Amino acid sequence: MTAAPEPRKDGMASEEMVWPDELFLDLDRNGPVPLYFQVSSRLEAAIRSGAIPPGSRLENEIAIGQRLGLSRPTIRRAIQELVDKGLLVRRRGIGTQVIQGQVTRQVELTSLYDDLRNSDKEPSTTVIKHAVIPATDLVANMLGLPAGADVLYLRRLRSTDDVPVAVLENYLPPEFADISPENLEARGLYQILRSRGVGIRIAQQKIGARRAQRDESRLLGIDKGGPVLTMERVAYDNTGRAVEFGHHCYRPDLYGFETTLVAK
Amino acid sequence: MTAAPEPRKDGMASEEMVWPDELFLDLDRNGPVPLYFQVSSRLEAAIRSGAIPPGSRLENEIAIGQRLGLSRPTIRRAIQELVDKGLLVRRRGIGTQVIQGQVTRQVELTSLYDDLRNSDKEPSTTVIKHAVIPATDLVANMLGLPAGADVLYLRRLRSTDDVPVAVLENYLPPEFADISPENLEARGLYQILRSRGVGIRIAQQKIGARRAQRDESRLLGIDKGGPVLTMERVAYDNTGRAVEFGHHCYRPDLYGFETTLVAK
DNA sequence: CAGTGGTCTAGACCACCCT
DNA sequence: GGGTGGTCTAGACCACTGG
Repeated sequence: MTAAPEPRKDGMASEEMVWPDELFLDLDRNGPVPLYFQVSSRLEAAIRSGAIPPGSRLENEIAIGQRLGLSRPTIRRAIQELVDKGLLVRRRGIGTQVIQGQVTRQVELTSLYDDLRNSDKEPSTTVIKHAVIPATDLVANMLGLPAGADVLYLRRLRSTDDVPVAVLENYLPPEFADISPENLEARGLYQILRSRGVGIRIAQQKIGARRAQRDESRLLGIDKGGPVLTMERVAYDNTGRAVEFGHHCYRPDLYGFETTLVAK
Repeated sequence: MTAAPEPRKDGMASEEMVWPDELFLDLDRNGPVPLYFQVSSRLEAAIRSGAIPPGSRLENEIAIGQRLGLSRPTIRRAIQELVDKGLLVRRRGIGTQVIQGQVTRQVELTSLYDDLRNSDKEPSTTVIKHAVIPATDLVANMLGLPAGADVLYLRRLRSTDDVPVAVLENYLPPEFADISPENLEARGLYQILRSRGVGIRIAQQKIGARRAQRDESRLLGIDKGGPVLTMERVAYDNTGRAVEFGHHCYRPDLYGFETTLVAK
């Protein structure tokens, strides 16, 4: 780390046009990685490391293209990726600037398991219940199955470093009934689905809060009737077919949801 | 409404290629609205109305372009908009399909005030506190101001149809100290900022839960120590300067957060 | 005025999927 | 092999911003 990129106190954007000397000279034109992605990921790394400081302006798109030997649309797409991530801001007639203020990670479409792994925790799972049951009307509707159809019901306790963090309840179509409890204790659910060729592409979530119910307070080690953070999710695969419905509750002192919103 | 677009029970995607007869013949090439946006919004309306049923396949991009007299990149961008919204799914070598399963609204970068207005409620606001105070270290850090700098502190109670929904606490840079309580009771905060030429472009949010504190339970009309849903937000303007920091708590039985996540 | 991003075009080649 | 989306190019015109 060099000098800390402290925010300016005068409200003006700094306009130095800094470019980390030739950090973009190893583009692979033949490999499978798209050029716009190679550019955007190198650019993102330079911003997150502070090599391109907050508030600084980028060169215009054509100039960057000439510098890298790429066309303007390719550069434009690379920049757009970072605008969507909230790292850059574009203004017509002005230029492109690095955002001021600390940058954080985006909430991606990942499972809790992956979230925890990525934050240096060691997640573990206990399968509390694993059974094929007839779907309630709610579950059947969410999964697009006929009422009363068989579904796989899972109830799991997710912990990090042996501290319980969440109670996870899931419902899956019956074709997944052969997913074993042992498998579920070793890997995340989305990881298992992916290895079976089922890629999750879209999910709809609702986040809320309520009192801990029934045995949730005991499982999570919190006060009886204490607050829990809840998340309900329906996940769809490539074809838009509903693959998983779940409602989960989290210990609010150990887990929360972070998002970056970018206005269109 | 025609026949209800009920989900298929056999797990196969329907592949009829339906096109609402010539719904795209009134493109305005000279107006200020981009062509890709005209296409995507008409397409979105057709999908949400059921005119293009769930699971149906679209024509390929070039054919659509010829039909509308537009180039492939323009069509591609229109389709991409709807993919990002979670309405369409694209697969290489296969085609583009309408998602199966009910579609809901996206969480946009809007204020609670706008959210409530859009859902047919009548929001009202009571300003509980309106004062210029020295910033705590946390607030100064979030807003990028020197420690102890003056900030405008707001505490508001937001209700719909006279039922309290949320307690909102905000901190703004001192240049906004002239925003009057009367103004705040008539309009949303983001609306006021916009009318002063301050457009919010990026916000970072953290969502969590905890027990109601102090007088929050009284203000919200819930049990003492009952659960509340919390949201903390830092909002940045065009230039990436922090414009607003707030932490809010919501009655969990009256409000929640919905999101659609799309994997990249 | 010159410079910037926003949009649009008309091609091209490739990787992937199905049959 | 034929069709699809994924990527890339080399131009063009426009709207907006600043001095």
